[in-house]
Parts: sequence; C-alpha cells; structure tokens
Amino acid sequence: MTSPAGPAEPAGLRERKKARTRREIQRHALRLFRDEGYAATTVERIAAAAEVAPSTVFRYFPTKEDLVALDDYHGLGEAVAAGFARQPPELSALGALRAALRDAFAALSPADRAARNERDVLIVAVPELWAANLGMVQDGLRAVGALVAERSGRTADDPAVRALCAAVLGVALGVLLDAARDPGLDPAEELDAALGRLEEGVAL
Amino acid sequence: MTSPAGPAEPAGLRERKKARTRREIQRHALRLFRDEGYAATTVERIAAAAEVAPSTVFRYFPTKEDLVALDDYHGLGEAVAAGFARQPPELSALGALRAALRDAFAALSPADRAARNERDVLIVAVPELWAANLGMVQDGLRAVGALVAERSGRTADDPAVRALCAAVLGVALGVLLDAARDPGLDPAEELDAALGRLEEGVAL
DNA sequence: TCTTATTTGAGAGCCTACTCCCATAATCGG
DNA sequence: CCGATTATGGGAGTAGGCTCTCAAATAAGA
Repeated sequence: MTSPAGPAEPAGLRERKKARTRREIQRHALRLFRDEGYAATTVERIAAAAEVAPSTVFRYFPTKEDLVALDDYHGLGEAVAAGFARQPPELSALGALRAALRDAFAALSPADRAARNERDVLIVAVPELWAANLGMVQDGLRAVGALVAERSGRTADDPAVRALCAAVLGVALGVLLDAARDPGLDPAEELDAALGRLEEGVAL
Repeated sequence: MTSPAGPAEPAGLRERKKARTRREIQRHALRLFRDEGYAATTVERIAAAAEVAPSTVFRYFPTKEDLVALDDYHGLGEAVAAGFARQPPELSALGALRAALRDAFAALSPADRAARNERDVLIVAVPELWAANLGMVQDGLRAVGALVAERSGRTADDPAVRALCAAVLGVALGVLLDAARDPGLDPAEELDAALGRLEEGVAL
C-alpha cells in the first residue's frame, strides 16, 4: 500500500533483513542529522544508534552524503511528467506544470508525502546535503525544461523556456527554505500557491 | 584604480606583504580548484603552488572553503540597493531590480567584473562551495525581499514579494549554471536578458 | 542436517582538513 | 644599529571519513 509501484516485497528472509537494516540506518541517520546537525553527527554515532558496525554503514552507503539520497525521486518525476502531458492544452505551460505538480503530490499517500517533505526540507536546510544533491536538481531542471519545450513547441535551450524553468526552480527552493523554518507549512500547498502567484504575473 | 572605494592601500611594508601573500594564496587556490577540481586539490598542493607553508594557508583562511569567500559581496549588494532606490517609480519592482543590477555590474571595472564572474561561476559549479555560500545566498534573498517590499508598499513576508524574489534567485542561479558550462557567456548580460524575459511575463 | 554463499563485526590503516607550538626570520620603531 | 613585534616554516598531533581484510555468524539450498 505504501508504494503501489514498488516491485513487490522480496521473498527471501535475507533480502528482507537487508532492506530492514538499510532502512534503520537511514532512519537514524536522518533523525540525528535533524536533531544534532549534519557535520556534528559522525558515522560512528549513526552506526551505534542503528546498532550496526561502522563498516556496515559504509557497506550500505558509500559516503555519508548518500545516507540522505532519495531512491524514488524518479518516481515523482515521472508522475509529474505524465501528469504534465495530460493537462488540457488551454493551460499555459506554467499552469500545466503547476497542475501536474499538484496532482503528483496528491497521489502520494500521506506517509510518503510526509517522508518526502521531511527529506526535501533536510536537503535544502543542510548545506552539505544540498551540495550533494545539486546535480539532481539540475537534472530535474533539465527534465522540466524538456517537457515545457515540447508543449510550447520550442527548443529546450530557448531562453524563454529556461527562464521559466529557472523561475519555477527558485520558487520551489524558496518554498522549501520557508518550510525548513516553519515546520507547520505543507510544501506542496505552498508551492502551488507560489506558482499561482507566478502565473498571475510577477508585476508588483 | 581597481577599487575606487577601497580604503587606500596600507602604507607599511608588512601590511602590503601580508595582503600580497593572501592574494597569491587565493589566486592559486582558485586556479587549482578550476583546473583540477575542488576536492582533488589539497591544501598542501595550494601551499606548494603559492610557495608558502600549509600552516600559513590556514593562518589566512580558517577553512578550505574560505579560500573562495568573497570579501566584497556587500559592496555589490549595496550598489544594487542604492541603484534600486534610484529607479523611477513607473518601473515595476522587477524592472527596477533588473535596472539596478545592470547598473551595478556596469559600474564595475572590467577586471573586477571578470574576477567576480569567475568566482560566482566557481561557486555554483562546485557543490562544496555552493554549500559554504548558501547562507550568503539566503541573506541576499532576504535583502532583496526587503527592498522590493518597501518599494511596493508590502511587507517582506508577503507571499507575492517572496515569490518574485525566489523567481529572480532561480533565474540568477540558472544563468550562472549556464555560464559554468559555457565560459563564453557574460553572466551580467544573460541575467539582464533573462530578467527581461521574466518581466514580459512567464506565459508560454 | 550439512554444505555453501552471504552478511556482519572488528580492527588496522590511509588520507586530508585542521590545530598547536616554537624556533627562525623578517619588519618596525626608535 | 638595536631591541621589540610579528609573520613564517616545520613538525607533531587530532579527528573523522573512508577502505580493506578476515574470521565469525547466519541464511539458503540440497
């Protein structure tokens, strides 16, 4: 139920235990990062919290930064892409993007959404993590650019397309930074609202 | 001539030598970072290139990341703020911001502009540096928000103001990322063009 | 149940950022 | 020119991320 698209829980006890160990390590790591800071949390400490040997941590996660890598980003990305293509043509590119994002978030289970939000917020709030994920951000930006380009009959490197995508990226970043300071905010809602503001025009 | 606002070259030979050493270290560090990558460049290597002892490097720059910190960011920030206030009221907030940025860049000497561009590009291109400067980016965002808020008679935490600023930040980031891949681009010009596109509206 | 494959723990070890200290050398003020 | 100040080099030392190896524990399959 949690991940309808997931490849059906592996049968072997070995596999299940492995997955469980992995999850436990990551869970404690994220908790410690949030509570005590990223730099201040040593891998040794994480290992102790998860009750495994330090070397085991490195077996599962090649680097400390990988402890926070999201394995299902493409899942959301594809949902957005599919939703984007489904939007009625009378919507502007920005409008369609906004709607696709809203739908993709709405399709997540509350638990998945909460987990994703927490991780996204962690990533923007912790410089080292943001750095480790910058490449992924760029990939996302490129992917969105390709979508918008196709819909609007322009090329992906059209300056207008890039400006739009960059603006959306900035807005998303801003929303996450806000959410990092105020945990009461729901990034999905805030993003939708902020993109709505962009749609109305940026004139002030 | 290079920095008209600079506090007049210090007289003592000691001071001058100190400043020179500092510049040399930073110059070699930036060059090595660019040519061989940030992580791959050890402080020892930088020290060797600058012909100083490793401990001397740390004396001038507490951390490796500080090697790329810009000491004159506030200089540009203040220029932008002053220029912003000087824009005619018939301009939109975004238009005024764009004009202020254009003016501030135009006021720099070609050498200063080139140096700044190289550093800015380095910062966005190297994750560790981007991480180290994220805080500064946020500060800049807040400062711009305050300016826009005052001009438009809104509060700094008005969602519309924040959306605008976030969009501008995203555009600036996009421009720098572009410039990182294509050294032939002038970030200042590209930024002006991209903001122009934003002004025209983001509808596609 | 017995053999085989895999995972884990434990520990030694490397590398590099970063700190501290002190002797030496250079500069400054008189 | 001489003493006081200050910068530098060199080296010893710490911490933590990360690698590698090997033996013990555990699950898989026959």
